[in-house]
Amino acid sequence: MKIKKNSIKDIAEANGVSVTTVSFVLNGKAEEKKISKVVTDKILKYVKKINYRPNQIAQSLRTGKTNIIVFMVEDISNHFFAKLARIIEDIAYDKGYKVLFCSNDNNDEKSLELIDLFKDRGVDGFIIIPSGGIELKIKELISEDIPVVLFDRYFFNLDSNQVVVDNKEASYNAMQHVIKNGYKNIGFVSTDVDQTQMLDRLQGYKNAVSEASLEQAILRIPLKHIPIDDGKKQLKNFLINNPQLDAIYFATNYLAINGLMVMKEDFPNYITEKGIIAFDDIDLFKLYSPTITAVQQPLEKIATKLMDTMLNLLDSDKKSRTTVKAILNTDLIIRESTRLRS
Amino acid sequence: MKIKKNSIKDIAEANGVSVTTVSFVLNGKAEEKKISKVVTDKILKYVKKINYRPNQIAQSLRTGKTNIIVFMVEDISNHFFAKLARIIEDIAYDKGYKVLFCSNDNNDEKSLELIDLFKDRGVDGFIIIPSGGIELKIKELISEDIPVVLFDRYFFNLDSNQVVVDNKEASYNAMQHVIKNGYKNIGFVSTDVDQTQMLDRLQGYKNAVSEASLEQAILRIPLKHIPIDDGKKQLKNFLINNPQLDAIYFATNYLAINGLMVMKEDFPNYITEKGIIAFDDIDLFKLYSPTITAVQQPLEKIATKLMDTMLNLLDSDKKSRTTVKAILNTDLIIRESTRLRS
DNA sequence: TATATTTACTAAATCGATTTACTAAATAAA
DNA sequence: TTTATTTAGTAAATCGATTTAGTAAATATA
Repeated sequence: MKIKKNSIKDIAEANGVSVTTVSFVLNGKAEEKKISKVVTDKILKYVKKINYRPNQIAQSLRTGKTNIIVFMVEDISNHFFAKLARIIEDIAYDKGYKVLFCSNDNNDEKSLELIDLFKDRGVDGFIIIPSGGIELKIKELISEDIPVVLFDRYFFNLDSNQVVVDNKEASYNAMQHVIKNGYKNIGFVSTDVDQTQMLDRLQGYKNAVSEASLEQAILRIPLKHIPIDDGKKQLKNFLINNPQLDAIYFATNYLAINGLMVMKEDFPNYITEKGIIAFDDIDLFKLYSPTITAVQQPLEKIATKLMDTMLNLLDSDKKSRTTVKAILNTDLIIRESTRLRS
Repeated sequence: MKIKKNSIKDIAEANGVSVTTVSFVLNGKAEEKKISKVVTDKILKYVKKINYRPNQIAQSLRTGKTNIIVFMVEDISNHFFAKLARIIEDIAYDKGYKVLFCSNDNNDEKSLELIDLFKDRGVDGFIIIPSGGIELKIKELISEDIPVVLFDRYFFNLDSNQVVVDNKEASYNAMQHVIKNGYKNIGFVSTDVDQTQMLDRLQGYKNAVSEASLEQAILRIPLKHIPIDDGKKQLKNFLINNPQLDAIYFATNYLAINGLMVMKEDFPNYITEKGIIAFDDIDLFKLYSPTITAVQQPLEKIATKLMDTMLNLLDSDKKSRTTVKAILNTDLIIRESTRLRS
């Protein structure tokens, strides 16, 4: 069994016509280009018979389109991103696009390298969770008319397409709920990341807490310490040094997992005695005892909006584009971990 | 600011040389091809100045290499696959390869379509969790000398490169542990999938249970019912109809999550009174109360072996290839959910 | 001095498609 | 009957690289 090439040239030769003719037929331009029905049918039949499939690379080189979209997140193995990825993937394939997923670890160098890599590959568009220092590269993409949609966070001074949730509002509402349920000393555990999503979550916390004339207690764990022992140690110290706390608000799901581990190991009573609330809902929170109150991001809505925006960019002509700034609402899923305090 | 093309041709023109010369220099063949040091340096300097990056599509078309590997799993949002994806991604980028992730939902049609799609794109290799009915397509890939590595499961009658864990042994050991700890009526909850990984897990269960002269109780939930209410209902009936059970073994992590939900809702005492064990370890099992015993697949090892095998295939010449069949060992992580019974 | 070899490069083919700009023959209009 | 238009196609350029098969000039060898 030898490997057939099955190029458009082979089809042309086998049918005694030119490659031009074959190309016109294959691209549905037979009528427009006045190719006779007889020839058209002959070619189509032959093409079906040999199961011809055009070489996408050649097609991309010629047309400048690859039908590939890049979906760049912090870490594709994180539940939130993995779920989003799956929905994005389904929508994209449905519309004839493939998706290249990649993780940037919220690291500028890696982000820049990846973006350049994919530019060289001629991808059609980027959906990106930007790390903090790549504003210029995003600007560059935009100025080159390459479709970009940011999500989860954005840059204050950059007019870009973006899809985010209302983090400040979400945080504020979550804290309102906690306060209403009688908690008086709420700690906020976050990362050292200074990007919009984190700043907004912090601001929402601050606003609610100061509005209720309560004290603030804030811990920021460096991102790179989180999945390791350092992260646990810092939280442990925070809990020890702030015995007044009667509730903890974790600003991400992995911070919450980190927190639950610390509690399980070193503060066995904490989980039942204190209020616990997290940003980003995961299965664990629904199954834990007590079940854990969480801010749920609307995965379907985010993914749909992202792809909507992207697909619009992809088929609008470059001039007529207007930037999209979507702010989606979250849901607070109230569970046992913040049940009413006496 | 206009968009520069920066093709090899532009470089040639700007430096008064031919594209051939530029290409030789860029590909490190300057010496071999007797290009003078003066010209070489001039070109290299210019290339650096304009930050030239070759068009990968043109390169792919000419060389037949895309430096893209496909990683196809059941569902990229599943924890096990997402974690693997992340490790694979890191290794691949390190070696100059990009990874296209995709989900086949363990569905033959989707698998076939995706494989053809990527073949048209000229990807360099496939790492695949095959759905049950795509043996012929895999055969086709192999006969076309396209590198393929199967994992998690394989086909009995196909001599393919494959990386799997020893499911039978893992299951057998897990059951031995449970039995040793005094459980006498162990139920096995699995899916309706008839592929090697599931059959082996079942066989390991059967072997251990019959060796100990215990009764079997097996539930197979259709895959498509699992994340929805149907799946819960079936498990619920199974538990009701088998009141003799004192332990449950879930054959996948999502079956275990499904199970924990059912228990939480309808059998509140189950989780503390019965033995629980699952295949595939996840954070949840470490944090749950009680913590849950699980078979842990060696993610790093699997990913490393997969990429090792793939990279070897990619740079060996086609004749000298021998098929790799790796069988990796799992670890049984013993936790509270199977603690010694009186 | 005549020939062989080496140096330093280049023209053109190629990968597999798309697309523009043609042409010869058939038909329609004047 | 002559000219204009339509029909049914094709040759060749192009996308941006790589690579084979050269060549002219300089140098080495006989």
